[in-house]
Amino acid sequence: MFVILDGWACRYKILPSGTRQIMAFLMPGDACDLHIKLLAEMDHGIQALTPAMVARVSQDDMQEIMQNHRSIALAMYSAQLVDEAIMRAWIVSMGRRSSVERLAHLMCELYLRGQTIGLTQDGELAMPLSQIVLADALGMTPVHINRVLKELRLDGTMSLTRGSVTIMDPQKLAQIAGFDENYLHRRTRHITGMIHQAC
Amino acid sequence: MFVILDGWACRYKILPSGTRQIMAFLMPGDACDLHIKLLAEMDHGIQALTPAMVARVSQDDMQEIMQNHRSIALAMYSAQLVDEAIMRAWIVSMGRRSSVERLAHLMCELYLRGQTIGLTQDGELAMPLSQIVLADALGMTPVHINRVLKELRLDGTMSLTRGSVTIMDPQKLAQIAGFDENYLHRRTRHITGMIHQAC
DNA sequence: CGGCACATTGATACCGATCAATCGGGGTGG
DNA sequence: CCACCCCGATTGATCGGTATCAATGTGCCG
Repeated sequence: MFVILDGWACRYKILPSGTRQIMAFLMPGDACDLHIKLLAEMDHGIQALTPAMVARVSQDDMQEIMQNHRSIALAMYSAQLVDEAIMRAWIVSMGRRSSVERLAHLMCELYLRGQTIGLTQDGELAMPLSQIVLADALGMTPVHINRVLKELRLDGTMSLTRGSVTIMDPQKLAQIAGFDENYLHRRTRHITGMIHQAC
Repeated sequence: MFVILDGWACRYKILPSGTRQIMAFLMPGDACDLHIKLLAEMDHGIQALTPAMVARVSQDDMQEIMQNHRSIALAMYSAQLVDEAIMRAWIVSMGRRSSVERLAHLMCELYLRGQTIGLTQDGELAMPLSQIVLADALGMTPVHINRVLKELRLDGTMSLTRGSVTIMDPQKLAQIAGFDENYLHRRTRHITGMIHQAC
């Protein structure tokens, strides 16, 4: 089992046509492949999106931890449940939200996740994702991502630059996205951020 | 925790606009809400799509089972992993597949899942889903679902009637969908069905 | 300085949504 | 028992959002 200590990664799948779909973003603190040993083989790939530092936990250690450290085990189970909730939110986005709404929703998600691990400052999130990567995550073309970003920038909602996003109007962003942070089940309520207030 | 014994259900979410997105289908044998007690509140709804019979397992019993019956616990964990893999496949479908491919892929998934629990016979799956429900699962409109179904029926791939689907050309269906059954991690390989062979 | 990857913008095509109307079947009330 | 009604299925016409194709700009790194 792996834990990301620094940097970003993603789960993805390449289709026969050559297009890529990203199914999840992994940020520092996220774990991959809990219980994966139960399954015969991996049905998708994991790829670093930046230079990354990763901790590896052996199966034996993992087994020992899950059996003898109840609180850690519970934490990992709930992290897993949150990951699932995030996937469900992605399905909702891809199925029923327009491109602007989808992008806004993803930014809300990443901003809040980034906030709980200290990647944000004054409405700015350190997010090293290219427009191409965003396109592959949202099921759109890079060209269209660019146009949507321009739209959001011009109406003063948010702006993306190489390496970071700045949320100019969190309330408007959350409203565009129809964002309800409930599904992230954040326990660290003492960190009260801008979007949090906006909701 | 609940287990579906008979009938179909789904996980879904309703958006502010009133549209519904279905995020998963639950068939006999599927369990919901493993570990759900860890989270404060549910972020989505579960709804029966047919009259259904459901078994309820109390938290105490569940705790006892997970601690003292290792093989059952492992089975539940891998079922959970398969559910996650299915969600990832849905994300790929919604992001990168056309409407025909999406529908074909869902039918492949449901056919194989139905096959392992004995819902199929001679290329026919007992599937009590209306076109409206399919539309809400695939992020399309009922009207368009209808047109896609017509297309698949006319070219001799599959045909849907009230209550069941008939796969006329499994190989073609799998090819349209770009279907790779690997992600379902089916262990019951002794049941070798038509699609299975086609892949 | 040259090359390469990403970002940006414009023109056009097409898939699927939307609006609208009709049909069909099963359940219900008179 | 029949008429009505309502929901789902079907089909047609049109609209709009996003993809596609193409070209240019821009910044970084070798």
